[in-house]
Amino acid sequence: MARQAARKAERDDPAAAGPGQVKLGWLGGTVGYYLRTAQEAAFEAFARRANGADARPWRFAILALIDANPGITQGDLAAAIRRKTSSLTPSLDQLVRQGCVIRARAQADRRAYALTLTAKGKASMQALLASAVEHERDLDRLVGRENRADFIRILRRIAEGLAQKPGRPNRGERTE
Amino acid sequence: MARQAARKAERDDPAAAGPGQVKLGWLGGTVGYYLRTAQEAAFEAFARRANGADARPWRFAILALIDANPGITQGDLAAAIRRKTSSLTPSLDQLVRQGCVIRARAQADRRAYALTLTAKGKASMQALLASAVEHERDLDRLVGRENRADFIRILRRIAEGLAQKPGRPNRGERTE
DNA sequence: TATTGTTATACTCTATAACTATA
DNA sequence: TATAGTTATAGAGTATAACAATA
Repeated sequence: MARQAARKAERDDPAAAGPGQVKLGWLGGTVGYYLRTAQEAAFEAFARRANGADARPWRFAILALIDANPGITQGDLAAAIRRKTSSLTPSLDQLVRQGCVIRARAQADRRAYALTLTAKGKASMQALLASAVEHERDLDRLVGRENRADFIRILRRIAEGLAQKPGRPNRGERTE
Repeated sequence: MARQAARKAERDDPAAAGPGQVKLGWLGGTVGYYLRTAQEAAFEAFARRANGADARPWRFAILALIDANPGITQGDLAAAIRRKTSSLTPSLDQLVRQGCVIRARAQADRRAYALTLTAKGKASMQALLASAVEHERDLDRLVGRENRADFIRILRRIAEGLAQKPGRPNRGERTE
């Protein structure tokens, strides 16, 4: 019975063990499939880790990026996490409402907002950072210390190499 | 003007170049951040590649998995892509409606469905496979042939190592 | 005219819970 | 009672388009 319950959980819970007996076929030799499953697993693991702190998807990244770039505009912040500004607005609204972020008109361009963290925002970031550090330690253990730098380098190459090139062709650089 | 438009596109389009001048700070040394951005870039690149074929998120994986495991049940299929069966139902409904997949009651357990591909389903899979092969070639180029096997191995370790262990503690690690 | 950001709106994906049919 | 799968429903997260304010 406990046995059966465990089997059910293993089958039914998508966060569970994984494919098991299922043959992955061509997919199993693929970077794409594992890139996705690894990312999802890592993402969920971080959310579990940060349980208690509010760990919504990009919250930590947003706080960390504002911290690293005080006065950053919403457009630049959106670009850094590859989202539209309109997608960012609700998250920032929440952060402002919570007193974590200050939205001040940029002096140079009064259409733009300059974002900065409040003390509370820094504290919230620190709390998430603690989870993130542990999470990275987990990842390190799995990646292997000696592979870490190479692994990150490859991920960066993928992110940059496959990014949608807006309009312009792929490397000849002539902007037509 | 073309210049300004390009700058706007680069700022506004989340699929564009990337952070640019933005300092990533701690995030920039992190596996997590690049794992996510790389996965998203790869995912979007595949969708672009398969443009024309219906490349909705897991469609190719679903078809490929049914092909590799004829008669697979919906529960096992859901587990392989780490989703709930209820999340899979709409996709399968569509595939059945399109005449790509046959849902037949399993003889062993008449509650379950045994899934198989029709000729049309195989054809649809082949079309997506062509895009997937090209896509993997792109990834190979970025990953580097000599790194590919290690890279996949690491991704697998992450996916398996960080998967939610249902109930039971983490392999002897005290749950504190 | 172009650009920054907001608002309104819609869409996709996923999960939870209640349910049916079978075991 | 337990399990396979469906249905109804709700909630994230994101995008597009129209808009206001500023450049």
